[in-house]
Amino acid sequence: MAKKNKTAITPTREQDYPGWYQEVVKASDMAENSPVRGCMVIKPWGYALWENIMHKMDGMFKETGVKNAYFPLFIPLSYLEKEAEHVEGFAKECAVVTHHKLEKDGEGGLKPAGKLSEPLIVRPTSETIIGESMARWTASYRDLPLVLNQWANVVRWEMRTRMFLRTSEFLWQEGHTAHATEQEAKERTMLMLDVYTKFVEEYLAIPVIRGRKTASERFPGADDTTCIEAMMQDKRALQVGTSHFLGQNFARGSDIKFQNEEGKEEYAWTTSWGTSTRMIGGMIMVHSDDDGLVLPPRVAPAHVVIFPIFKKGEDKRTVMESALGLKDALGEKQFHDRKIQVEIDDRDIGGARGWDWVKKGVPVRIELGPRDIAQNSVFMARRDEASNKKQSMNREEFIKKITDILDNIQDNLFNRAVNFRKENTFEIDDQKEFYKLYEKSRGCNNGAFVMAHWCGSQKCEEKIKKDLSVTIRCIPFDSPTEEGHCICCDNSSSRRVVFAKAY
RNA sequence: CGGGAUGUGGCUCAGUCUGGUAGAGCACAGCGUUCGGGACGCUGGGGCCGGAGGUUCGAAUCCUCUCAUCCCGACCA
Repeated sequence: MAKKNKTAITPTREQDYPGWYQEVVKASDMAENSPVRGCMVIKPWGYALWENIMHKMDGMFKETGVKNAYFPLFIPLSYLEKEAEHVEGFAKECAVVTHHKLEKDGEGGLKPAGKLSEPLIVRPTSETIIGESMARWTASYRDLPLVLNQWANVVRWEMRTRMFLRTSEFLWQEGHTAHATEQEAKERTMLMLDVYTKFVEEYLAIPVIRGRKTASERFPGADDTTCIEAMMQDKRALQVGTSHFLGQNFARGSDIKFQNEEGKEEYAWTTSWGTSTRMIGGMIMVHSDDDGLVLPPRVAPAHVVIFPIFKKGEDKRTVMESALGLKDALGEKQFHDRKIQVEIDDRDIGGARGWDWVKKGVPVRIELGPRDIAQNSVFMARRDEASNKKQSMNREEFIKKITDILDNIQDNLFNRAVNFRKENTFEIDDQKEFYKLYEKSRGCNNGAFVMAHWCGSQKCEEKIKKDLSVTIRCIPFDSPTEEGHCICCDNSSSRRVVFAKAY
């Protein structure tokens, strides 16, 4: 039979970007929707990816002196009230636990019973409960800094959810630190943003813009929120990670005090920083194509998949032996932090087998049949190239070059993303042009990143958001000082900021 | 919380208007032929039609209530 579709994924990105995204997640076997509204089941292929992310990031954190700990899932309601802006930001999306048991309702079902004297909320983030511990642990400047992190799940009762990008429950890491000086806390905020930048660019192959959030986009309760922002293939922005300088706001709320060297009591300076499974959503939207997921080799759950090919029964043993031998030889090789990971798929399902792994995004696919074995070669396809482009390679040469090939794929994905962003980032100074660009955007085309001048007033920011659903993603650290006029009100401005539609 | 829609096998849906033995495609299992770009044939397993009540000799189909989900809006680090 002729192939039914030109692409493995329908709809394509061009036809229906959100639909494409959902299909890629499903077709790659990473995750699926669960019976619980807004929550997802992360399947082994998706979770292995998360494990790789966790493992690498955790190591990078620890190199900077971070210690892991674990704090409760439940937070007393009164804790949330300790920081005024914090309440404001999270109250609308909290799951609340009000009872501690169930009893028979007399109609064959169960009903909640045992009302709690104080309701508990399921953590939407842990500043307040960790602050409570920090307050008890901190008596002297000698107890500082506290540099903690936890890998956990959090719940934010979202109205509208999309797998990995926004779910009611999600997995993340949240770092929380307390310092004796403002300077040190600010340095930690930037240090962690550096770690995030390095991880996201080098491992997920996603180029990011580093910058500062405007007051209205700041974390509730923070003095300063820094972030890394990336462009998706529909030209919308996704915040991939954030790091907050919390000043003394939470220290006051949670009473984190210490005696300084002069014996005087002071409030500590705190930070918090986080990345979540949302990064996976970003990785999908940056690299994947109309044939499905494309995994950057440095985080891929498997680097290579081997398809043994045999027609007759007697071929099977030789081919399988050869495939296992190849797997072992590759498995000896070191690719950065890990050994090369190889899957062998010997399912007898014809051509569908190859497409399965294209959709799963494995960087390198190898077809290995009697012909290749006779010539001591392998037939290789790369996921970053057209799916029908395959090349025969000498087997030993392939083994020797596999790490180079994987590095090359990794670089290629990153460079491609950099170029895409470059092609879709514009400096605009004319308001009409700015409006025209975003007004005509729809579907896969959500405009662009626009570097434009902004006077700094919240009014202008709000007007643009209201008119165009376009927000200031960040004030980039590296944007040079230059004279210009606000894209909205024409008042003078000294630097450009990044405008985009956001996820 | 407003507006609109939909609940039938694992998935996508037909059947409902006009009540009469629960269907198709895909997926799954077995056998055979295939196999280096999404194979084909035959056979087979699987559903008290979201739930409760009502009308009727008879309800997936008509009526009432209820639950759930999806879309649009509002909301959203």
